Amino acid sequence: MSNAFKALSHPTRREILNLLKSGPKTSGDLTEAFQVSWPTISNHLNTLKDAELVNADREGTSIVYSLNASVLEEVALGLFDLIGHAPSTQKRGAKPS
Amino acid sequence: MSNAFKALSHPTRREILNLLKSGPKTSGDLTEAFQVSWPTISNHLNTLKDAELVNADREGTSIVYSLNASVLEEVALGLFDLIGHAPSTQKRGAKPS
DNA sequence: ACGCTAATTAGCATTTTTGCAAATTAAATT
DNA sequence: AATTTAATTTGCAAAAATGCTAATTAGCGT
Repeated sequence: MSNAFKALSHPTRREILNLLKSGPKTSGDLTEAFQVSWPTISNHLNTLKDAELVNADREGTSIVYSLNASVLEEVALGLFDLIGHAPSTQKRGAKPS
Repeated sequence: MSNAFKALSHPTRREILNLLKSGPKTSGDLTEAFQVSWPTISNHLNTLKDAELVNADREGTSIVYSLNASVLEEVALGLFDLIGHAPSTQKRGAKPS
């Protein structure tokens, strides 16, 4: 979790997360949305994966990337904690244990 | 707001924010908590100030740094937006308009 | 096994960030 | 005005991040 902020610090990586908001995508799909090379996007995806901000799942010949909501939520909650008012201790959408 | 994540990407800067959680502090106070030089802390504070994550107020011979809750909250809400469920549209503690 | 498509990894140059020591500024006090 | 305390700014070297091209890996269908 500790490099989540480092992963979030690059505009392209934040934009990737925004694009994944509308659903899982391959690195090829994502590359089309940017003016940088495919390997560069691949590296950014790797950084996001290391930070566990996205999941990577192979589907046949493709690798599909999707948001990892739980880590994103942890990071957001950490920021709320800093200012002393987390939105809610109970995570929305969490299954009751 | 766009370089807030960049500012948050360094561990020392995040720790500074954590220390400011317990109240405003001077760069001298903060320097004691780290193994780096005073100028280095001063630079980190400057980065945090540029990102508007902290406020800097001179009080006589000292400059007192404090958290800027509103920008921290914006950043946290931006992350929640990414995963499709902001904690609450109504900010806690906000005066009714 | 071969080629094709999808994608990553390697190697490298460029840029940015980090962090120090030394110099400088600012306010308060003598 | 000189001194002291608090802190920043400057200049520079070392480390890390970025992004490219070229090379490589992985799965799938001949």
